[in-house]
Amino acid sequence: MARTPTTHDPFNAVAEPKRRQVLEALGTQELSVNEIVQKLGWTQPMVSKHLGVLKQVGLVSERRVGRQRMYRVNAERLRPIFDWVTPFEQFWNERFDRLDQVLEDMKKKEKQNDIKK
Amino acid sequence: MARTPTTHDPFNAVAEPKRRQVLEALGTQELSVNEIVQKLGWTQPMVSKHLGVLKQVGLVSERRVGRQRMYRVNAERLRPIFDWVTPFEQFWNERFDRLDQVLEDMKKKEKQNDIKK
DNA sequence: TTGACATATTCCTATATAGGAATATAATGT
DNA sequence: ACATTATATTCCTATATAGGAATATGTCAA
Repeated sequence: MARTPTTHDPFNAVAEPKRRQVLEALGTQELSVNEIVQKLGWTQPMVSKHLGVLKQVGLVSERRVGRQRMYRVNAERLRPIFDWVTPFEQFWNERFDRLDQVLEDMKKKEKQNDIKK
Repeated sequence: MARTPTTHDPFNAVAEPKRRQVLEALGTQELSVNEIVQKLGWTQPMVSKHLGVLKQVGLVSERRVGRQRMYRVNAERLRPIFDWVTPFEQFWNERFDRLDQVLEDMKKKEKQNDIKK
């Protein structure tokens, strides 16, 4: 069996770094293909292909204006990724909490040393 | 050119749904391969292979205890994903803010109607 | 040493890319 | 109708899978 297709879900679509760059380039704006081409400095077919994948997964929406196609991010489709990864944030935050604890303990000991002196 | 290797970064490693399941199965616990096998109901080689990829990317750590190998999640390695996707949260939150605004406006108008009646 | 247990690795194959080059489609203005 | 602009699609190829089956490696216990 082969790998899960890139068009299967946001996780796979976004695994490709260039596809993440496209989403970053778009941000909150609505951009035409050519604007993205200029912004990223890639070939036009390359941009169009990546947009095609992103569109299939629903990560971007397209609006036709004359001969241009305006693309914008469909951020809600990133939510599954956000929701999946967020619980793990707790893990490294816990470490920070412990670190804070350690730092506070150090301060207390310093004060005690000061008193002793 | 082919697709970015699954072992290249956390994004690609986690694109595979089964690999996410392994991380979920582990959670905060430290589990042996067999415990994961039982928990997920997969074949042992399948679990070992996915663990192998996760280990290469640094998403899990391994500790040898007798003939067992205890695996645990290395959550910090998920941070790039968290950091990348989090800014986009703002997008759907903004929408909620707007929705809240709309809902408040509706309430105000309802009150005005009540007064008129 | 031998057997049993725990885990990793190898071999196999169908499949899906990503990128480059060339070309097709579509809309506009004249 | 035609040239031009904007974008999508097709054709090509090297490459990396994921899963199944079989097997190898490593460790303990008697």
